[in-house]
Parts: sequence; C-alpha cells; structure tokens
Amino acid sequence: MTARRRPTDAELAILSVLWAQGPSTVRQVAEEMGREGAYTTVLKLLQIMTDKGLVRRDASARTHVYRAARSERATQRLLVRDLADRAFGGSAASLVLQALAAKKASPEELARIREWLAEQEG
Amino acid sequence: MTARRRPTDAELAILSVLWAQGPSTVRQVAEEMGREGAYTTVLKLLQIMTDKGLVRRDASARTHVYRAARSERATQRLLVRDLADRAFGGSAASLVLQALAAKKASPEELARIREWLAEQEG
DNA sequence: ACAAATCTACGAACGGTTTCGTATGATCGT
DNA sequence: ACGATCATACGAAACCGTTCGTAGATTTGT
Repeated sequence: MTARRRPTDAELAILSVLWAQGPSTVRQVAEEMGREGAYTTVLKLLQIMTDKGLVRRDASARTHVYRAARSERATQRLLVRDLADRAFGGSAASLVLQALAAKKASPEELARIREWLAEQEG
Repeated sequence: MTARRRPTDAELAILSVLWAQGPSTVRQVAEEMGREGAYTTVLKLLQIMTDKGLVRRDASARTHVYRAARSERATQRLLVRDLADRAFGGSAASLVLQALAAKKASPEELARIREWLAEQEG
C-alpha cells in the first residue's frame, strides 16, 4: 500500500475546515463551508474520506465526529512534492523559485528563508 | 470567459513533453512518454487539448504538429497559485516555506534563491 | 406519546477524464 | 497498382469525483 494519492478538491476543502477547527461534526463542517444546503453531500464526502483513510471518525455518539487523519503540514508536503513531480521535473527548488517570483514576502517570511539558506550552506 | 482551469494530469504530462521537446507530432510525444502502445490515446488527448486551447495544432502537413499554447512558466504560475489557494490559504509564501522544508537544493538553485533574497532586501 | 427535527447510509445520476477499438483516408515501398 | 503502413477522427466504455434524493433510525420538544 502507501500508494498515497493527493486529496481531491472537495476533499481538500473539507480537510481545511478540519485543520482550522479541529474535530468537527458534519454539520459544523457544512456550516463553515457555507454549504448548509448540501448537508448530505458533505456527509457523503466524509464517509468516502473515511474509507480512503483521509479522516478518522469517532462514532461513539450518534452524531459522528471527524478529524483529519494527517496533519496539515504533512498534506501540504505531499501536495508540494506531487506538484513538483508533475510540473517542475521533480524539483521542489524550481517550484520555490517560481513561487517566489509570483509573490512578495513578509519580513518574517524573509527571515525564515534566510534561516533555511544558512542551514543549507552548513 | 478566461475561466482558466488547471490542466489535468494527463494533459500536464503531454505539455511537459511539448515544453521539453518543442513542437512535436503525436508519435514523438507518445514515444517520449513511453506510451507507444497507446498512440490513439495520446492523439485523442491532443485533440481534446486543442479544443480546450491548451495546445495549438499545425495541420498544414498530413502529420499534424502540436505545440503548447502557453509557456511552461505561465502554466507553472497558474499551478502554484492554484495550489496556494487550495492548500495554503492563498499564501504563496507559505507554500514556499513548506517546499523549502521538503527538499535539498542544488548549488545553482541556492544561488538563485540568494539572488532573490538580495533583491527583496534592496 | 407523537410529530418534527436530526442523523447516518446508500444508491443513482451527472459530468469530466482517460483509454481503446475501429473506420477511413493518405502515403510509401515494391 | 497494391498491400502495408501510418495518419486523423470519432464513438463508446470504464472510471472517478461530486451532488442529490430518499430511506430509516434516533432524538427532541410539546
């Protein structure tokens, strides 16, 4: 196994809510997404995600509580690596340069990048 | 219009070949991808991509020649922005930091990043 | 106790992506 | 001229992601 695939768009949207809010019910997720009308859609998605192992479900109470199975950081890494593979010839550094070109960074971010540079030289 | 969607996985794989090799025939693309057996699949994809405007086709000769409609850089930017929106709360800088953590860079890439840093400080 | 509200489960439909088989026409080698 | 080869076109199947309707069970409020 461990043939880990990236989450789909809808799945990622749900994961974002779970990361931001912590363990949540279907209703809480749907509300936060502004999809109250699509309650069963969110439910179905969460059921599928449970099957896929993307979320874990606490079914001890009648109203189930879901939480993300993997951390936001780990998932972000997966996605970055995936994008690097698909569109940057496998080079995350090349992806970084492209992202840098597109954006001005805050002083704090600059500092972080400087730190990282120093580490790389060591 | 201009509701630009990101290329699908198969489309991106084909675009990668076109960017690397320049204008190519179906056969050249299929060979480079190691999909010689799936010739008509590649053909069909290229036809669809032509309809979508992802590639341009020179049909003046019997054997058509395809080229990417958008540059690799422009597409990479689109994809980075898309990923930033979907998984990094819209922050490209945050994506950068995550990418840095995931990967070691070549000396050349390090130099580029240093350059960029210098620019940001100026 | 009963009706309304709330929850999970699940099937089915829809749209988009990807693959492949086949039809048809042009070109090449002999 | 003719068969083999190579090209495009296109339909249809297989698959996946997403949405929604409905059923059935549980809880809540009166």
